[in-house]
Amino acid sequence: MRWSKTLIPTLKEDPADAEVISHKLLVRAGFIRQVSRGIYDYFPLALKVIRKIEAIVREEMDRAGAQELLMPISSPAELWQESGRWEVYGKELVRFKDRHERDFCLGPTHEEIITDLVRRVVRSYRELPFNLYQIQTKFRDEVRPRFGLMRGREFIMKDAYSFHADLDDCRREYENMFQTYKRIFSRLGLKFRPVEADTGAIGGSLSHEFQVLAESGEDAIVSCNKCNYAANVQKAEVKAPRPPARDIAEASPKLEKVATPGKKSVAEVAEFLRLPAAKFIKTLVYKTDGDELVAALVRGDHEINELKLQTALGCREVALADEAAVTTATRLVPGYLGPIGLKLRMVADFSVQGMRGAVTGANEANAHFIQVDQEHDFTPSAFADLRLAVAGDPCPRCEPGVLEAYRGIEVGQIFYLGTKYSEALGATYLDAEGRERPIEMGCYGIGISRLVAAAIEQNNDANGIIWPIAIAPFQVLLLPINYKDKAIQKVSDELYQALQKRGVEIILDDRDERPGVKFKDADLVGIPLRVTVGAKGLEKGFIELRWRRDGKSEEVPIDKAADTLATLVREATGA
RNA sequence: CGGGGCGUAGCGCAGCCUGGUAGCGCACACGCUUGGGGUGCGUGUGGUCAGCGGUUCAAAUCCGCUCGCCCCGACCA
Repeated sequence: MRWSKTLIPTLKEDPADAEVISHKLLVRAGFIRQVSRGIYDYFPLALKVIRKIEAIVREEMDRAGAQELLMPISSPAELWQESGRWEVYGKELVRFKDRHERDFCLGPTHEEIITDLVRRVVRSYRELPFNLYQIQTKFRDEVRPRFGLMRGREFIMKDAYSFHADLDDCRREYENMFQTYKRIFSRLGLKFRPVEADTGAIGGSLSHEFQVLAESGEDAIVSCNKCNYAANVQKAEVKAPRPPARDIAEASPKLEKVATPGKKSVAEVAEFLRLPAAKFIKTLVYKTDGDELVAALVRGDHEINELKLQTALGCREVALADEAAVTTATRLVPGYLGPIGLKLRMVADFSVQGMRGAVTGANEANAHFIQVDQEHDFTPSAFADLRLAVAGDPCPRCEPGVLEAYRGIEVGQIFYLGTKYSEALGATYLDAEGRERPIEMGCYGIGISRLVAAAIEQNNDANGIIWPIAIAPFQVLLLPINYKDKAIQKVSDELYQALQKRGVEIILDDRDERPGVKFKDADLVGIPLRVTVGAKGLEKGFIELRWRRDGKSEEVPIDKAADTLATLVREATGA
């Protein structure tokens, strides 16, 4: 490819609307432009990267025994009504009517469509199992799209769905996909980590996310420094601590009420009373999907994990109650709430169990209790794991291990789905005994376009992108210092053709630009290997070869250049 | 949806407070110059000042409404 014939609109300055590095660089280096919020044009270079990622994903999915198909991007409301998600999904699901006033939506994911497909085709256990996947544009009307390709509304995704006669076989495929995903992300050249994940709105009971490690990641993850336990903090378990031992003979200091005028938050009261946050018990009032108000108690220095609270309460949804609801129920504004004398169902985090000398709200304005003794002063209806895991927590799986915290970009997730969709849509098969049974399902996603951003978040420097060679738009950039110079042009053109003949993916910067401009663009666009052809080198019969990643360079005789480069590329791509 | 910010040439920005001929840098075109890290000089092209409405002799500037975009929060396979 010739640079002069390729649309690569590079920019000298960062775009004003970009925040994260991958977004800035993708726009600056001429890969993408925004069309509307969360919706982008993919320019030729970006499409090349996407195609390369897709190719690796296809190869590995096919190798794992999955089959590619393609489903429609729009689907009729009826399928979504059958699964119940037409109501549940909310505004994220973009809906529209056709000319006959029939309801449709754009697919944010395809469980319904594929389950419908399968129920119309599969009759017998003999036809199972199989795994179907597609690579396709999805649309989700995200509340807040952001960070360029990291969280778009329209994005490219590989989604796979597997179908099985029984749970064991589904588990086998889950493991198969787990290993496949590890191969895929390794081949892409990314540092990643599989972590245990919450199953979210999609349902199911077993799930892993594949997280590309990056500071700018939206997800917080923790992992053990001793064993291989790793989890999204949404999911990460916190080991129940042993309640502190106590001397029965020892008399409890007496509960005491103190004035805390105007001090509401833990931080404010802690400063006012000169006590550490860990001595506090936070009382948070939540509203359940059953419209019940419930109090959740966690230690002052901990954050509540609403998913765990849901599990502990056995409900599908919880939301912090608004002030009005709290006031109506307790005659108080939040800030002075406490468990003592509170007339609500209370659940407490394990860490609250047996706390002594604690501080809580006094359930009256401008006052708190100190010297609270949990065992003596109040009894929650249950103790449970309610808080977010943090760095430093003991590992829930091994003894000496301690959790460390990272940030990650979720680029893949695998789920065991069970029979949620097959039962809702009636996707069944006849087993060997002739009994009708719902099909067991798994589902496996990879965010293709998000991977483009994730790769850059992990591979960049002050000058621009540094593509892993496996997904670089080109493997080699040929940079003639002055393409108008006949001698330079001749050597460049011959090398260009020789490399193409050897199967090297190459772009020739044949523009009539100053060398500085070309070097800057070369760094910005991030092609792994740069070959410079200039008058100085030609005099000695050499070209210069330079790696984008570490800046290491060497001089290569012109007549050996094509073979040397082809070999280097082959080695670097592991081919 | 709540809070904050922004919208002026292709890009990045000033001008707005205090109303009076729309500016700067980059990019672009042309000429000369230069040719191993965004050359230098000169000449030039390009603007419904987001849109609609209002105030005024006069609006990029003041007021109202609408739209778009960004950030934080709530939310999220």
